[in-house]
Amino acid sequence: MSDIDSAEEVVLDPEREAATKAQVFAAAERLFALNGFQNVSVRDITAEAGVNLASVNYHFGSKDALLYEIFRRRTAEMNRERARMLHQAADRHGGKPPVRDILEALFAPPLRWSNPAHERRISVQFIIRARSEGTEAMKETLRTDVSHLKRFADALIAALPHLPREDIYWRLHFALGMLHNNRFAEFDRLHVLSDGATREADVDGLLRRMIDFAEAGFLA
Amino acid sequence: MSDIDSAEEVVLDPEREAATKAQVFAAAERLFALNGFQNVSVRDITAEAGVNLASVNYHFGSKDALLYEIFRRRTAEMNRERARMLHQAADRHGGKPPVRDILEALFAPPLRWSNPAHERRISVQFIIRARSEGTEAMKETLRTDVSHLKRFADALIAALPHLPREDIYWRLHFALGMLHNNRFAEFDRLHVLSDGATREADVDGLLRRMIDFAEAGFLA
DNA sequence: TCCATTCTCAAACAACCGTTCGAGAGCCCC
DNA sequence: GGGGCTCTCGAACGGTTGTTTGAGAATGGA
Repeated sequence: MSDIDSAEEVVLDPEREAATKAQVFAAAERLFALNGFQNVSVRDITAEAGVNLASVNYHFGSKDALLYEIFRRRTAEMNRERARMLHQAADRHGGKPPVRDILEALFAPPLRWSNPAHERRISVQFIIRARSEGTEAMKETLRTDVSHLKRFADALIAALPHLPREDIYWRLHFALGMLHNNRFAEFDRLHVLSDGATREADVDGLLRRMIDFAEAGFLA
Repeated sequence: MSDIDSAEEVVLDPEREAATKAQVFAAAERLFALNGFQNVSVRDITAEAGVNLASVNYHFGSKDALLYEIFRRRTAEMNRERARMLHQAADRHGGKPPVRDILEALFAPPLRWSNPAHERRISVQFIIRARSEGTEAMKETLRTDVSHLKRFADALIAALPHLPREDIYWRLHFALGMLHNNRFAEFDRLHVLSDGATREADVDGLLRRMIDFAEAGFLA
């Protein structure tokens, strides 16, 4: 093939085979995060990615399998980052971090990644959507794969030895509720409610507010 | 038409005209609450209600209009009950109820209605779903119609005069997050996490736990 | 009794969905 | 240079979706 032809139309380079799959993955994550799972068709994804319609089924098997692969990869990354911060907090405090540091390890990764300037902003939106709109397979995973949450529950039990375990689990549930409710629509409501007095959410300020509230709840 | 024929097949009584609309409404609410908004077709609804397929469009205009009417009626009922409890709390405390009573007025109606024995259990599930899976029209309503929340914000401002209003709004946002996260799937996760040690949720115990946690957060 | 209104019903419509198929292009290795 | 493998592409398939249509039954008032 001559140079002239290759200049007119993109030819397949060695990376292209993997490139198509990666482009489908990225386009799907972006569209799902923005418009919801049910409102995005396979045709939307392939059009956005600039690839053929059959690519989704060829590379991922099915639309649901593609959704699940995005979900699994992104939640794994999030859990890894949380575990890393919890581990660092344990190192700082001789293996027994206080409630405040545990909550920071739980809240900070999703909040920091939600920053408009952060590249993983889309991934956080995707994960949030998966919690409510996800396939039954996703919800089943969220329901039964709690090993990563167990680390946080154990750390809280060590930090609050006087508190019954049942209380710890419930309060962890409440803290996660505070976090998962942070959608964009809810921020708008807050803005309307305060007649515009509430600033646009800077994530570090929000993180501090959430930790303050949840810490008091755990120490009650 | 003879008596024999009318015994074989149900004839139209005077109430029947309204009955069809009510049956569609009830069947739609039940199916949407159980299976999600996108996973229920008009055919599912009319089959469950035992009416003709065209009934939905005839009585409600469209599927989305039916959804929105259920949403509007149920949220209005919920808001009314919350306002009633807040009003009662104000009467008990000379017009200035403490944080604890305000939180109870906010949490108790949806929690009590979630009780398996309560007839409005389905309605609560529907409302919860509307918050995440709802039409854009529903979310717009949730976003802009905050008049009912303003009553609670004002009561909290009166109860916590030393706290900046911006903090009040944020902490109200957190408290609502705790509440809205109470889905059935999340309860399952809690159960798995605690190795079955956590009892089945009795709503009064859960209500007390939530108020304890949120009250401490507000008083922090 | 007759007309107008309201409602039900079976059938069809057009659009969109996820998935599959067969042909063919490009590539590597023998 | 030829066979095998991977991947892309346009086209089509079967199914489901929300909505519309036109005819007919039942009802209430004149």
